[in-house]
Amino acid sequence: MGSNETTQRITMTPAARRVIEAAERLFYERGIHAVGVDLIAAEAGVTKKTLYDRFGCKEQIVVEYLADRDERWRVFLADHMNAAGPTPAARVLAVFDAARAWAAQHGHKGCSMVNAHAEISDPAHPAYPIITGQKRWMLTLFTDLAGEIAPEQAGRLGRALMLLHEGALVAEGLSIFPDAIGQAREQAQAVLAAA
Amino acid sequence: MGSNETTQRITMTPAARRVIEAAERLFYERGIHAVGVDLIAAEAGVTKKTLYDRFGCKEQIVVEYLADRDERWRVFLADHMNAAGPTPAARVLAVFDAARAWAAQHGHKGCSMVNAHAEISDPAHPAYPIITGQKRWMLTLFTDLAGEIAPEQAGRLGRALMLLHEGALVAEGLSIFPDAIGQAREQAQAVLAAA
DNA sequence: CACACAGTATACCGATCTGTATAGTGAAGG
DNA sequence: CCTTCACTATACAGATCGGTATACTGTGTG
Repeated sequence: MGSNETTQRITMTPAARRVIEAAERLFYERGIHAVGVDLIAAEAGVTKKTLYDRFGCKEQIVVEYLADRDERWRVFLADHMNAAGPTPAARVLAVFDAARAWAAQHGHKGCSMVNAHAEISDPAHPAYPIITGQKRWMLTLFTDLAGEIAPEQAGRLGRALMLLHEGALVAEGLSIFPDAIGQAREQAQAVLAAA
Repeated sequence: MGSNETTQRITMTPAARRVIEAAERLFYERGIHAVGVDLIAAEAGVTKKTLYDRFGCKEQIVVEYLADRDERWRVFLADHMNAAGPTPAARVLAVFDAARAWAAQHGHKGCSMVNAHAEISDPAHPAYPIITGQKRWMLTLFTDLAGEIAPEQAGRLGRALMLLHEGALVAEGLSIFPDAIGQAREQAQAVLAAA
């Protein structure tokens, strides 16, 4: 649950966890191609031998990095939505609140999926379905919530919320204006009120 | 006009132009760090000596790549906006039409500025002001147009249009749903109508 | 006890990376 | 005529890349 079923995963030993944690920090901050496996191993306090015993290749570290982020984001989001109660409008706004809290915790460099996509050209890359899978999942989430508010406009409303959300992550990452996610939340509220 | 004034530019000889053209294609498709200067030189039909005589270092190629894209986008956008006439609402919609036409011409991998930002960690990087400069310029454009429609809401409307626009580029790049830019255009129309 | 297994430490491989050096060509311009 | 300059061709340097090899340690379990 959370990660794509067709994606191959690895055994999560303690050393493997430290590798993922180091990779998440480094990949997100500096980019995937800019970070070498030697650095990841050093930052994780793990030898390259161990790293390759667990992951096999760098590509797999990227896969685990994205799958782990995706998984943690969905748990994080579920917590925020549950705390917001059953009202669909409140749950929509909770998504934006979750995004803001997530950015505060994990850094303001935009969406790791979008950033990874910028560096991955091949659609056959094993990380590809994780990236597109998360985005499609988010669209479904928005569309389902929109359907509880205005069933006959679910598609249009869901896509509008998705556009605002993605735009907010980019604007927040590039610091185009202050509190971009909060601004998007306001706009989402207006869109729902109009429907 | 178009590019940042503080950014250092190079002499555009024919060989330099071919380098930029090759770099634009390769950087956008595969990412900046994934593309080496040897490949750029080969694709441009230029020796590495010439490449380094013109640009000095790879970083400068990145700068010219982004500055050139920015410049060409602004011209492209100006053409579309002028063709749309003087009505501010029509000019706003023309931005989305221009974005759609641009994507059709240049490929659907999202915004090159956003993608470049994913690979550039250091804010002191010479390409940084080009990236943020373009986004701030776009926000000003939207805000100014919004000011002609509803002066007292210019800020909020401008930011809303910006969010929709950035979201559209991401959604288009990741193919989350068909014609994301067109959907954003519709949403922009609704936002303007409500104001 | 023996064995599997997660781990350390270190050295190495071939490829590729950014960037430089050397030598020479062809054309424009005072 | 001779300098300047944009360019080709090729070879190379030093670093770093992803990935492998060898040898060993500690620990828990059948």
